[in-house]
Amino acid sequence: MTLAPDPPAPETAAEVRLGGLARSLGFLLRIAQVRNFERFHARFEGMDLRPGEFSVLWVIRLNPGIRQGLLAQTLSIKPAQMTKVIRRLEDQGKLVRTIPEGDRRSVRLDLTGAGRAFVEARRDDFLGADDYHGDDLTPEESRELARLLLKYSGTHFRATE
Amino acid sequence: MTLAPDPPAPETAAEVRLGGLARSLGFLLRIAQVRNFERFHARFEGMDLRPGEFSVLWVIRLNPGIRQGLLAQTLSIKPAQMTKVIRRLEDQGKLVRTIPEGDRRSVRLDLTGAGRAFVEARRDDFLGADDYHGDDLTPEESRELARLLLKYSGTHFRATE
DNA sequence: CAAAGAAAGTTTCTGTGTAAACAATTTGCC
DNA sequence: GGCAAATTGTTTACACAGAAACTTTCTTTG
Repeated sequence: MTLAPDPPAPETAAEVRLGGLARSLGFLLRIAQVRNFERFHARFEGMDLRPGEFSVLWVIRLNPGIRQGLLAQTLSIKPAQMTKVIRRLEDQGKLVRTIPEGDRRSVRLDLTGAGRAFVEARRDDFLGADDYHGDDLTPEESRELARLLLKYSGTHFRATE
Repeated sequence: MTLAPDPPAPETAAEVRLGGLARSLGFLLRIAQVRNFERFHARFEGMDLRPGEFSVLWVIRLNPGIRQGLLAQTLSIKPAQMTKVIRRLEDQGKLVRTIPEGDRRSVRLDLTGAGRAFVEARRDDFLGADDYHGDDLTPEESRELARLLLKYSGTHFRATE
């Protein structure tokens, strides 16, 4: 009895076998996010901006006075990390932290004028139809992808106004 | 003329407004990957296994003798990081590095018997139908999500045998 | 009202991942 | 053949993200 011979070692990307991995959602999510980061950096090269920062400013703008912990929970950012992000944005003068009288453990967040201007100036770059994605998806596919990602995440977000 | 009053600050997750962010693929990809990590850790709690390691072993098993750089390119892992992962797996006795005669800059990778057994033992946990995802997607939705993620990534993988 | 426990952030420590410089080898080209 | 340039992988330095312990404030309860 003879064993099946090994296939020849692949020499180019097109020859590599992935088997079931090519259908693994965990793997595909990672690949997709790597691509997204590449596009993000290509687009926002010079601007002093990190991936998470815009989201933070955006949500504060839409929810003035939100507590820091609720913001962290909403964006799936760990509290320890949120502390650093907020401190940095405060140092930049984009937001203000307020300790409310009612509960002096918590922190309320509001944008400054500069913060609002910053968000407004980059709004279309992030969220506009002509965004930085540069993918090949049709608008219908893009919506469907968003729907499936939400369902996969098992997260509910407030119906958008 | 009066300005529109600010909405009340949200106090619970259901009250937070996200606006267009809830449709941003970059944001949704991040959320989905965080959930995926949570499920991964919940499932592989005790086992000594990191997210990227199984994929590396799996691809070497399907492509014996693959060069390290081609493996890195395939999995979108940076060469510097790949060096660490490979060294660790070599120390664990799961794979062997070979410097070929033809090109002594490169490294060829093959699994040991222990490496093959390791992959075989965890294969179904990773790639089986009853995998660790625990999401609410139907099989059709899961396939469609995989298709859209691939298209979003703009990556071609070899047709799976 | 005092003490115990819970809640909200912060700080510290550790690991993972990326980027940039480096060493070794091979290829291309006079 | 020999030097310049490109390729392959490694090392080093650093930024980012997570876990756990800590501080302060609030709530509960005997």
